[in-house]
Amino acid sequence: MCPLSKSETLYAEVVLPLPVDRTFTYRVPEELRGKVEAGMRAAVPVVKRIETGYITCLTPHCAIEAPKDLLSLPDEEAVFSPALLKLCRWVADYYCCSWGEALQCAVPAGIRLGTKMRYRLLDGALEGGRYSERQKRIIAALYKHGPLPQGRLAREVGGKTLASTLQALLRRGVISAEAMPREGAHVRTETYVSVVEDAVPDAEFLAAMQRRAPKQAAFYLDLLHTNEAQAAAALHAKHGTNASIVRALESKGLIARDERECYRRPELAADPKGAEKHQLNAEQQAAHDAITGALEARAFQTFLLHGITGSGKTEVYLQAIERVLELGRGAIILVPEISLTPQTVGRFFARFGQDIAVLHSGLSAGERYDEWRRARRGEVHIVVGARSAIFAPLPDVGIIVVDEEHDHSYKQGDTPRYHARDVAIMRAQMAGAVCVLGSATPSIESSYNAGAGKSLRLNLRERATSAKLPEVRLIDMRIESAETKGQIVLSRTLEEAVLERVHAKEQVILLLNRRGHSPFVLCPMCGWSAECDDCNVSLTYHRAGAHLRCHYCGAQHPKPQVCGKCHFNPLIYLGTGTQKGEDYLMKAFPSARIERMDADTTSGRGGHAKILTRFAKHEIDILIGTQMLAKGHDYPRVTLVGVINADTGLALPDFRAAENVFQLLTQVAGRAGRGDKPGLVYIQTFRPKHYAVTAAAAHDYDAFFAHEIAQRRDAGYPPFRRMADLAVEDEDPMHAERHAVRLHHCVRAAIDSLGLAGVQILGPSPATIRRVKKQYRWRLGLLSRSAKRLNLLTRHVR
DNA sequence: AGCACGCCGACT
DNA sequence: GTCGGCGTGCTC
Repeated sequence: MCPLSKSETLYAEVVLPLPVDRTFTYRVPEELRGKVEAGMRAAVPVVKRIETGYITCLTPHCAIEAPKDLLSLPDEEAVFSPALLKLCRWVADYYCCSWGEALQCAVPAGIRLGTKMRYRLLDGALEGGRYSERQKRIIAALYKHGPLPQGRLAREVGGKTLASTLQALLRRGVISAEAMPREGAHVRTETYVSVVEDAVPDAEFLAAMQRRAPKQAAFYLDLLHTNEAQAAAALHAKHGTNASIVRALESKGLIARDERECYRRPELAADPKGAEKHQLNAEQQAAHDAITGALEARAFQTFLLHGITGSGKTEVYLQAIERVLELGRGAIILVPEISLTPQTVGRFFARFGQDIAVLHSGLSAGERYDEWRRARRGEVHIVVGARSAIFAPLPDVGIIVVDEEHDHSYKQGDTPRYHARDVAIMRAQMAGAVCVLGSATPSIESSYNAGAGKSLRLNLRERATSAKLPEVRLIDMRIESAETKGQIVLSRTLEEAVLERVHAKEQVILLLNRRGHSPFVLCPMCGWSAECDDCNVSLTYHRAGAHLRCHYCGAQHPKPQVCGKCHFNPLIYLGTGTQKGEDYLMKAFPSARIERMDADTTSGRGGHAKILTRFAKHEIDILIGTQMLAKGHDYPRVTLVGVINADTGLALPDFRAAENVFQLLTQVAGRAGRGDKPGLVYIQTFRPKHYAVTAAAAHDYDAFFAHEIAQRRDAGYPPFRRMADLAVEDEDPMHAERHAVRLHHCVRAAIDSLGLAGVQILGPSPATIRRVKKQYRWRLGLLSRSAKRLNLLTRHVR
């Protein structure tokens, strides 16, 4: 870097976390000149606010007339390496957002800076003049409590039109606004104490101290004998003292105190299965050799590790990572949602110990910040985390593993709507690293890419232990429910099988992919059904608390006693969720220990782990729950898996519906028979002939893939064409439709003006769920054979 | 995203 | 005549 001469002014190009994809130039003030570098965060003024910007580069040139100054630099060091800046630039281009938005999502949520506006009543404001009711309430609140932040005012007068009311008062000069920087997570420090060498007293003094202040003396002597600085908290714990001892000794000049930075570490439970290195079988060895070959060549390469459930994919990852560490590089391991798979994380922890940082939503803001900083500083070489860990600031990544690569939690729902698997491949390519996509049920896209030579397929067709894949039997519910006339939870066959396992002291997993008690509450008289006021969906009855709940917006209503239209009672509770399933099981198997696992029973911190640990200790006989049960858990005593509703997913209007059902069935079936005893799986289905169901029952991925890929080809869906989904939302239904139509025109015009023949437009059409959280939703789909053209179009339309 | 500017309907 | 609704445009 060439040093700038002192007289030269320095400017920073800054991007902001706003939907504006360009840089802004700020002047670097004198006092920040020695500290500033590209990749740093900076607090910058934007209109009247303060925003966190990201410095993309420094330059002696300035193209605008009156640049503002950078306000401050919240960190000592850059938060983004040039490589991560570049990766986020790609994310912004590919997923159609600004560079600033992409960078914003790459730093841990807790550290984001913000501005809090604080409002103050100005002197003389109470002179005459008319104020609206809302204005009067704001003035009254400010008069009573002094300056208040916006959040507090919102509570005082209701948030609906707060902003405009405040603007009106600001214009009239009644109140003033000031921007308060709001710091996110910060560095934690710990007090250390040490003996002041020059002031060590003689024996006589110490003897006197032992008589008069025995606790101080013990504390001091301990410190004197260890002969190095100690954490005060540890000494307090040992001696039963508190901070007053430190103050007393400090005032006598005997000890000195200093603050040292420390890390908040999340607790990790090592899984003993991970501790020892396993001998690889032939297939694992072949996969290992292929991966290490690429690692040693330091060449970018993507592998699709297609291994059946229980085939030992994790051991392949572990040994590949060992090699990466030997080569002096780092590793990122993505897992779908860490709280669901504590076992996987536990195995990494057992093998690599303190060389790991974990990053996921279950951590506190402080923990996440500290884990992220340990990675950034190169203090760890391995990062294990959920989706956003793909942006982990490891200096030199040699391998990126995407475990369960088919999982949908890798796709982010809001801006930037990135897919962590695709970002992983791009990051690996930029870093000259290896990317390993692992799954028992690879996504159609990944399988197709392997077939097309974009990645290398590695197969693990056998379970690593002697265990065999379970036998899967289909139960035709059309016959079963005709016999029993009406809705049933368990068919007789499945019920008998469960009973058998309970008697044999074996464990059972039952999948019922719907939470709550009953998904419909109906009036048998007039056909009325309970629906959400704000969403176009039926309300689900929840037994706990006896209320109806909307699964889209979370609204709750008390359980209705009579029909909302004709006041008839009783109402009927149609359909089966996990709560009804649990009730049924408790009646049917009164001696069994039954537990339910769904979003409602696992809400607290470590909620999943609690239930899974008890299941592992066999304190639970039957576990019933939603798809979170299907994730990569390994419980050898599970010999029976039952799928209560296999095909509700097949009815969804989504071109990936069959794929999703096949994946779910295969994954949950894989929970059975992992120990010595063979496993058995029953799938209750109304569509026993559907290829997603039959292929899952036969453990035949290839058959499923062949069928599905043919359908995709015929319909022109991905991976044969690329797809982009444009969404329009508005509270007003007419508005929403009008905007959707306008968007359609806009896209049409763009296609014509850019000469993008061959881009097909689907819609506009109302979204499947026409209204969510008061918003009417419309969709516009774009399909194109060329990803580049599609990208050009979406960027232009934006 | 916020927030100001600017242009049209309902009230003192 | 003004207050205040929301469409349009800009942010160094």
